[in-house]
Amino acid sequence: MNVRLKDVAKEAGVAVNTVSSILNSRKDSWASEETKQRVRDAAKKLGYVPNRMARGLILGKFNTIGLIIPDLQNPFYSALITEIETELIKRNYELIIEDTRLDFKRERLCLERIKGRQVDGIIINPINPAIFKTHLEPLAKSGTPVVVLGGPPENSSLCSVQVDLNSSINDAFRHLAELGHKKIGFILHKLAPQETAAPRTARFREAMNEHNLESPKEFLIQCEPTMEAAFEVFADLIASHPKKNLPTAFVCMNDLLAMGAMRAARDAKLAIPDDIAFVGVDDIPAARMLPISLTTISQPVHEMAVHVIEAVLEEKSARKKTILNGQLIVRESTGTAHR
Amino acid sequence: MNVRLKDVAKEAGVAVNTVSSILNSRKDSWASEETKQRVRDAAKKLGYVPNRMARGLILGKFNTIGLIIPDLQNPFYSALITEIETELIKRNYELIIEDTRLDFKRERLCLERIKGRQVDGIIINPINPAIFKTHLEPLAKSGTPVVVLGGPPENSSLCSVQVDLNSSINDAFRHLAELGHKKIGFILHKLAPQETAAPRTARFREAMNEHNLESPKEFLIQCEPTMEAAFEVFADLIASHPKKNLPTAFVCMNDLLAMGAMRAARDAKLAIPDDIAFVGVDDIPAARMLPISLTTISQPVHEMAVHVIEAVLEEKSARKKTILNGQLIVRESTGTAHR
DNA sequence: CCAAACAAAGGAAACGTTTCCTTATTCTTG
DNA sequence: CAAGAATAAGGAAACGTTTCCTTTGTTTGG
Repeated sequence: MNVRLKDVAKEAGVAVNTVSSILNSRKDSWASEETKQRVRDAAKKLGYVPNRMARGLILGKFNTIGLIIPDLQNPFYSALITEIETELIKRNYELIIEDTRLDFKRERLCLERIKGRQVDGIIINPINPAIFKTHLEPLAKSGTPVVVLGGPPENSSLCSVQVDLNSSINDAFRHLAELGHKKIGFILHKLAPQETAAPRTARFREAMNEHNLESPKEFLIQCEPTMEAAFEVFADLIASHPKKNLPTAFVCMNDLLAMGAMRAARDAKLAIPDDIAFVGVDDIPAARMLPISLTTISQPVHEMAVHVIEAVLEEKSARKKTILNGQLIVRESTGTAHR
Repeated sequence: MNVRLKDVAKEAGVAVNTVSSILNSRKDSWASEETKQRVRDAAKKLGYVPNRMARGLILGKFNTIGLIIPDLQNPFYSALITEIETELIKRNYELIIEDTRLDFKRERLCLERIKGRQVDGIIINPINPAIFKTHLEPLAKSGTPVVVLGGPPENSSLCSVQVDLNSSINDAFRHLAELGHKKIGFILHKLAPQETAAPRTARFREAMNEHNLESPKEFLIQCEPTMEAAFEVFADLIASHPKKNLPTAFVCMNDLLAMGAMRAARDAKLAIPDDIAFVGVDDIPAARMLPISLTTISQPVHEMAVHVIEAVLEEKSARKKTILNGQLIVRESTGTAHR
C-alpha cells in the first residue's frame, strides 16, 4: 500500500538500485546531477518513506535502541525517556519503549518483544534480579549491547550506569538531624530488594548512627512503588499508631511514595512538615510544584541519559561502569522537629 | 547474530518452512507430534525469537500500532498509553510511541518515523491543525487506519475519539457558582487553538452567563501546556494585580497548568481554596494525591483507549466518531468564595 | 585508430520469514 | 495388487531494501 523504491524508480524511469544509492546519497553513486534531481523529485512527489524493516533486514542494523523501564506512570521515567531520546535523536537513532508495569513476568516478555524488533542495543532498568543470569548476560554475550540502569549484581560484567545515593542520603540525614529530628521512618518499595533496597538500607543504618538518628523496625515499611500503594500503607500505619509515637520524619525511596504518604498524613490531619516531615528521591517535576513542595534527592537524569547512550552505542567515550551522584534539594516538606 | 529459523531447523534436522509452520502452530501443519516436539525443544534451547521485520515484510502486517502524543511528561498521556497498551496486548499487538514534544515540526517527523516502521494503524493527538490536510487525510486515503484523539476539524472525514467536556465544564461552573464565586479566570494552553480552545472558550462564555459568572479578558491567560509555564505566567499575573482584584477561582485547561498555578499562588501567600480556588482537567493520578487535592474534570481514559483501539483496528464494534463525556470530581482545591 | 579508462546505470543476490506447491513415503481399499 | 488417499516434509518464490558485480556507451591517450 505504501510507496516503494520500485514505484519511485518507475516514476523517475531508472532502476531501483539507482534510486537507493541516490536517496541514501552514497558517495559511490555516480548518477548524473540531472538523474539525481529527477529521482529526488519523484520521491518527494510520491511521498516515499523508506521501509525500515526491509532496510534493517539487509543491513542487520536498525538504528534503534530498546528501553525497558518498570513503570511509565512514574514521571521520573518519563523524564528519563525524554532525555534518552534527545541523545538518540542527535545520533539519528530511534527509541522503542517497553513498560514492564512492575511485573516480573512481563519483564521477560518485554525483552522478547524488544529482541523481536532487532534493536541495536538494550537499556534496561531491571526489577527481577533473576533476569541477569537468565537473559541479560546471554544477550550481552551474543553481541547485543546491554546497559543496565541502576547497576547489575556484584559478579556481573554487564555495562551499567547507576546513581550512588549514599552521600546524598547522608546529606538528608544530616539535614534532618540539624532540624532536630531523632526518630525517622522509611518507606521502601518492594522491587529489586537485592540491588537497591538491601545495600541502601544497610548504608542507611550506618549513616543514621553517625547522626544519632534512630529508626525502629516497625517504621520501616514496604509497598509497591506507586502513590496509591504508599497512600494505603501509610494510612494504615498512622491509624495503628498514636501520633506521639510516630517518627517525626520519613524518608521515602521515591517521590511517588512520598506523595502518597503525604496525602495519607494530610487525611489524618497531620501537618507537614510540623507533625511529619518527608524526604523523597528522584526530584520528579511535580516535587517542586506540589502545594507542599517536596524535599528530595534529585537524580541526574540528563547525565544518566548521556552515559547510558554512550555505553549502549559503544562510543569511545563510553565507560563500562558509570556511577553518578544524587543531590539533596531542600524544600517545604522538611522543617524543624516538634516532638 | 541472533538465532534464526534456519538455526532452529538445522538443530532439529528439518527444513525452515517446517519449523515456521510448527512454531506458528498453523492448522495445516501436519508434522508428526515427535517432530513438533523436537522443533519446539530446539527453538527453546537456542532461545529463538522470531524476527518481526522479516515476518512483517512478507506478511505486510506488523501487529503494531503507532501512537503520537504531544507530551510524554504529562501524566495524562502516560495513563492513556498504559490503557491503550492494555487493549493492544489483549489483541497481540504492540505499541510504538512517538512524543511530539509540543513541537509542530517534530510532529511531521514523528509521523514519518512511524510510517517508516510500517505500522498497521496510527493514533494521533495532533497539535498542528495543518497536519490534517497535508498528512493525515492522505495517509488515511492511502489505506492506513488513522484515528484522531481529540477530534478532527469540522470538514474532515477522519475517524476520531473525543471527549466532550461541555457538560462537565458546566458542572464545574455550577459548582463554583454554588460556592459563591462570581469572577473566574482561565488558564488555557496555546496548542490546537482551533480544535480545542476556541470552541471550548465559546461554550465557556455561554455556560458562565447561565450561572451569572463573569470572566474579564485580562484573566484569560495562555501559556505552554507545562507546569513550569503555568507557574511563570500565573506568578506574573498575581504580581501585577492586587489580591482583591483577582478572580476567586481559576479554571485550567489541564491539571498540569493547575498545579503550576497553584504553586505560584502558594508562593504569593494566597490560600487555596480560600483566596483562590482551582479547577483542572484530566484527573491525572497526582490530582488526588496533591497535598491540596485538585478539583478536576476527569477524562475517561479507559473508554478512550477502548474506542480508539476498536477504531484503529477497524473492529466491527468500531464507530467512525466517538464522543465521550468528562466528569467533575470535587476535591480540596475548590471551596466557598470569600471575596 | 584502437585499447584502456571512465561515466552512468542496470542485474541479481541477500537479509529472515511465510506460503504455496511439490515430492516421497506409507497406508487403505476395492 | 494397483491406485488413490493420507501423512510428512522439502523446494522455491516473495516481501522491500542494499550491495556487489556487470553492462553499455563515451571519452582519452599513445
